[in-house]
Amino acid sequence: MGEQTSELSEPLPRDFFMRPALEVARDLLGRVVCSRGVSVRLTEVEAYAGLDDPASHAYRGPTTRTAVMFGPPGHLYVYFVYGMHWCANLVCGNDGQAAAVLMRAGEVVDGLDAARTRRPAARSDRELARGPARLASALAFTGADSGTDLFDEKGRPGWLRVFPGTPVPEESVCAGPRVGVVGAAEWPWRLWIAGDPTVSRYQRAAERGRRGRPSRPGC
DNA sequence: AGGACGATTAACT
DNA sequence: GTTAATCGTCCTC
Repeated sequence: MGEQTSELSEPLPRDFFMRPALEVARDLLGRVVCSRGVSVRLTEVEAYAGLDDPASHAYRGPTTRTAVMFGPPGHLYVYFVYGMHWCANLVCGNDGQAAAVLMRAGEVVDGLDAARTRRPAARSDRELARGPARLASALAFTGADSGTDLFDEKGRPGWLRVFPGTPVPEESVCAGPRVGVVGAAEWPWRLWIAGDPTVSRYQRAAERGRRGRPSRPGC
């Protein structure tokens, strides 16, 4: 279940991203992102609606940083945070809507050696892409990659690709509040795969503070 | 021109 | 569980 499996199929087309952020986020779980020799199976994502979403970087209109979000879907939006980390989104929705999905965590399914080199602090392989900045680091994303189009002018995939991977059944999808955001954090737009060991912590902390029992095992 | 803060992580108690 | 690290972005003088 590595690059071989991934590359037996075609990357997801641009149309895949031309839908509402939450829908794309749900459908991105279990997909495999390939960048610079490392493949990551997404296990946790977070949807941002764009202009209408108080938690989105795009909420207050376009800026130099967020310009790519306001462009067409199927592009990479990378931002710098806390003075030291990069995090990466996939732009989706309609052109000008500024919707995006933050890739929060995943399992490295190919290119382990490269990922380990890029993430020397990881104590185990499951920590290689466990968290948005860790995932971006494992895939070697930096600000220079922001604006990257997943497809060329003829619609052919480029160096950054998203493969179908393995579908995640509905009963394995968990949803909860978004992490680290101030506005509209109550929107349950963070989605993850139930019980997956590569899902970031914070999720666990949020669930701990939650009332009642989990609606699904592993959530 | 200046300051507050962030879609986090790693290291430590 | 707590906290330092660290600087681009954005908002306010």
